[in-house]
Amino acid sequence: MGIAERKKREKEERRKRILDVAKELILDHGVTAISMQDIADAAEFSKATLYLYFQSKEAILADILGTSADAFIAYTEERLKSATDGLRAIRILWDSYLGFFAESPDIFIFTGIKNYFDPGFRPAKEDDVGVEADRPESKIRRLIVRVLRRGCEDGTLEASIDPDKIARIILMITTAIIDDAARLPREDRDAELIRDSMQSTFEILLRGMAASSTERSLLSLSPQ
Amino acid sequence: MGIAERKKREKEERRKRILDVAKELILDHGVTAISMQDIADAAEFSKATLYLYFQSKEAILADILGTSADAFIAYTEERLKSATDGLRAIRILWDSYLGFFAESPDIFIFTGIKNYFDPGFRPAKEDDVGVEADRPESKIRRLIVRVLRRGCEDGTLEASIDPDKIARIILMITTAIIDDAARLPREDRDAELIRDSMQSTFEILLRGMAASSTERSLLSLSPQ
Amino acid sequence: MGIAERKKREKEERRKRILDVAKELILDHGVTAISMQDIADAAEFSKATLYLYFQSKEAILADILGTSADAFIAYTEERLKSATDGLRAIRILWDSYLGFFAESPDIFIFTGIKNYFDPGFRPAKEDDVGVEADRPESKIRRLIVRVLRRGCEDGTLEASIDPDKIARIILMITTAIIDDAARLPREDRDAELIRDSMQSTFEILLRGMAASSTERSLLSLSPQ
Amino acid sequence: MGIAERKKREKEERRKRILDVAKELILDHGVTAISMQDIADAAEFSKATLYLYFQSKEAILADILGTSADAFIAYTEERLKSATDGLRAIRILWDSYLGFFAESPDIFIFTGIKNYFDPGFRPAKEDDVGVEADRPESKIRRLIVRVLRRGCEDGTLEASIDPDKIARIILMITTAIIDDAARLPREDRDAELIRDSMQSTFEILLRGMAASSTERSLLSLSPQ
DNA sequence: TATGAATGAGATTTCATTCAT
DNA sequence: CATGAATGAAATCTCATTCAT
Repeated sequence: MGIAERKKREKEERRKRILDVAKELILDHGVTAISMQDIADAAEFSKATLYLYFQSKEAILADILGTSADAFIAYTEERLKSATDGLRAIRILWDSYLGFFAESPDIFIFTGIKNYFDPGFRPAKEDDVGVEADRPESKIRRLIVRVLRRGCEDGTLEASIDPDKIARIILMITTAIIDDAARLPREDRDAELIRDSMQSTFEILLRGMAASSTERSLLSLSPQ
Repeated sequence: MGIAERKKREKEERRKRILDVAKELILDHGVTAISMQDIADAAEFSKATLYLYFQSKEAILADILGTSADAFIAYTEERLKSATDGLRAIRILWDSYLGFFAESPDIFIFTGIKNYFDPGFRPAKEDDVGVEADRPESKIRRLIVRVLRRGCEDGTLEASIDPDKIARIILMITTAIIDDAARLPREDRDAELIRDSMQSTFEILLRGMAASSTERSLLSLSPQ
Repeated sequence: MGIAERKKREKEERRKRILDVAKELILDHGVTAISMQDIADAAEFSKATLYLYFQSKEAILADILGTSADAFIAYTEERLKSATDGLRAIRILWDSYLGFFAESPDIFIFTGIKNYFDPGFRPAKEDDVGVEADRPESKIRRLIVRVLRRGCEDGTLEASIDPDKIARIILMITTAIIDDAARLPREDRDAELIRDSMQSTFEILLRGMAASSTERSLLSLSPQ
Repeated sequence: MGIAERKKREKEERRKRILDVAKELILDHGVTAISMQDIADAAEFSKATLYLYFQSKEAILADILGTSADAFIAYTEERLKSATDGLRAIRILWDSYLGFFAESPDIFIFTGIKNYFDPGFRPAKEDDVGVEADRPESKIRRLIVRVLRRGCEDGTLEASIDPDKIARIILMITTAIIDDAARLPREDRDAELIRDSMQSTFEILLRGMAASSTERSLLSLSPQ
């Protein structure tokens, strides 16, 4: 079945090519500015061909969104293995944001697409990005819930914290930070500045959530 | 002349009618979903008539945005008069967000329109919403800077806080909170839930920014 | 009846004011670029008021066109009185073009409006600018016919010339010269250059139409 | 591959179809009267399809203008090869106008479109019809300059003639002749009459520009 | 599998003209 | 006499999506 194998592989490659050029285009021009034509041109396919690989423009974006989120989750899960308590887990979460951002600019895509999908409620076509539970944000949110829960349980976080509620908030804020940066044209994005802004925010949140007994040194994030 | 007066008043009323229906439509369907046709239909005017009152679609949105922001600023400034120190000023700021939100759902419009104007970098037409300094967000940001500066000076806030930097972050976060709620279809917005979510966020931020000497009771916001 | 008189006079003055500002606007921005709104603004009337004095936009333009033409005709007729033969009459005609142009830039309006009315045939609303015989161009053409006929009769022009046919051609050419200059924005019109170009053209035409016996000195036009 | 060939050819044919119906419509109703909708209807395409073949309405007009001019230039250049001196070259130029007009009524389109592009000064978008040097009129003007220069050099034209200046004038006049005819509704255009009018004009110009020594028989154009 | 071709539906904006007051 | 207000009709252009080949 070598032939079928190869065909499948090649198909997958073409699919990926589409996703890659789309990602690149979004990173360069922003999600609202690109059309199927643009993607087709960049991928060196015809517009019609795009529809052989994806059902719609939204499907392409949803895929990119999901892939980015999964990558971030995998990256973070890996690092979380070394966490010894809940507070340290949160620090690792922050570190992961900073680190992932440093290593992969993909993250900028995240909010752009999310905003595109959800630009303020619209006549919701229920299945847009898939069911609630599978939505990229949900996956990330569940990761954050786990981290918070751990902190609440081992007492390293403020007792008053409700993991579910706060996880939503954290997701919202981190998304906003990225969104904020992502609104700049690519060439204007100053990695150092963004990192700095992220870190300041995370430190405030860290201090705001840590149990009051927490040792001071654990309340600031080291410059990477 | 009473007659000229009346004409002027009526004209103002029609202008307001346009703004009101536009606001209502945005609140119901989101900013991207509405067209000049929609506004015209709802206002029971012809499309052409809209252009008698506003130069362009963007002008309508900008007006709504600016008005909302100004109302919020006025509301907050008034309340800030009673602040006795920087920390209490911040608490009043949070209270103002909560109170303004409770009194006027207009606030949901804010981010929707802001995102519309600034949907991720684009070839910026410099004068879109007016010059930097006059932009609604800028005005609010300057208000926040003032509050923070006061707290830094009187020692009620963490020494490490940089008012300008943190003001940006706060604006970003508060905007995100509203944005987050605004993304829900109108009928799904549960005022209580949103309020609760806002308050939790503000409390984390408050704790994160307050000087460590701060008395515990000042670190939580009273349910309104 | 002093009152009625005065009213009539005032009405006439307002009418003239409209024509004057319209003329000025056309001279500045070109006929296609101006709207009833522009005229109304400049005249400090409302758009509706314009319709009290003129039936339509076209009526305003037609009036301007007619007035300009009449002024030119009067100017030329006056000077033609001193012509001693047909050839000299033509020279005076040319001189009049040059002189009228020098004295009154109104002439630039002529073709702009004519082109507006007649931008290449359209579903002709027969009465647009009035009946054939009263049309400004017709009046000018008849003047030219008279001049040519005189030249043909006294033998100072080529015998082969058919006054009616050639009058049409001359009108066409002179119109074209003006049109050509009128296409430039007002501030770019170099009176000297235009005059020069007009003169060169007229000299060719003069030489082309004069009887071959004509004395050389009569074949060039003196620089004014 | 024959298949690619065919596709290309068909595409070219459809493009031509659009140009042809546009030309036809312009010839029938004048350039200002037609809209993209009209062209689409006549070509039996949707409006959107037109934009697959041309970037804008202006692009369609520019193409027609350019093609017409190029055809005229080619036609004239070919015939100019047989010119033995400058005066005869000019006669050939006149003949070409007459002949081209007789063979192809397309020429009527020329001025209509030119006026559309240049309807009395406006804020010139520099690249409207292409750069100065490439503009259809410029090409024709350069052709005329060449012809005149030859006549000046071999003494068959009046010594006083300045080729550049006079070329502009000639272009202006010839354009005016065509323009004049083109303003008539198509069905009123009497080819014989127009030809006659053209010829009379050219004869005057010829006599006006020829050196005085020129033999009389060279000063009239034979009826074709 | 790939694509060239086509399109429906919609967006914003402009302007001469009318009419009640 | 003057006008504020309103509008119908049009114009250009864009884009995701479909379908026959």
